Amino acid sequence: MSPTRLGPTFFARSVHEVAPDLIGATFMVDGVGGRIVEVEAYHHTDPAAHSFGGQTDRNAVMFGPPGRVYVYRSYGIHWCMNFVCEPKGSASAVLLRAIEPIEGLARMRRRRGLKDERLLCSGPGRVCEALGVTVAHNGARIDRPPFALYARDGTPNVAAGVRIGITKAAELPWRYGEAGSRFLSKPFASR
DNA sequence: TATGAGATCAACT
DNA sequence: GTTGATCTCATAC
Repeated sequence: MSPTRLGPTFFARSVHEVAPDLIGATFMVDGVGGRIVEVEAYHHTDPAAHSFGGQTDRNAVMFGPPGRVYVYRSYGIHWCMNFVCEPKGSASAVLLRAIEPIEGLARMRRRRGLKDERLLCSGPGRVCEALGVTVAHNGARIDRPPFALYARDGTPNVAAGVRIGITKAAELPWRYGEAGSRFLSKPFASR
């Protein structure tokens, strides 16, 4: 049987429902990808969100319909990708931070210039490099080629923690991931 | 293992 | 002119 394909309906909910639900889902770009193990939620009322200060040329996609891809340049070097959530105009999104590489390992290694499977996609900039995502994909639909997103099978152990690399609203526990995965950009604090 | 600098661009002050 | 949703490499313990 074929797995459920996720599209705009899945994303037309609160980022805080979508983000944990994405853990364990399978994300593919042109046949290359794997299992999502780490994301972060950015809500439009959140000072750390790009949309917090209102719409600009860069963040315009965040203000559009859910189920689209928002790509931006980070630190002048890397690309980072988000999935737009909630009804159009709410300008909230989920940042894709890490996946467990499953399909297209050879292409990921070539793009990244690395052998270590663990470092291929363990961070937002790394994911984009490994999957070949650039600003050319900004605004694209998640449910149309080259993208494909499939609902998870089973129930992963989802952990939450504080987000990484931000200074505003740094205390909000809006980072979600699969507890214990080897492919996280950083482990979750255990209790 | 841990810390620090450099790369490089767009938004913002 | 400064900062940032980052990553890599170099140098120091």
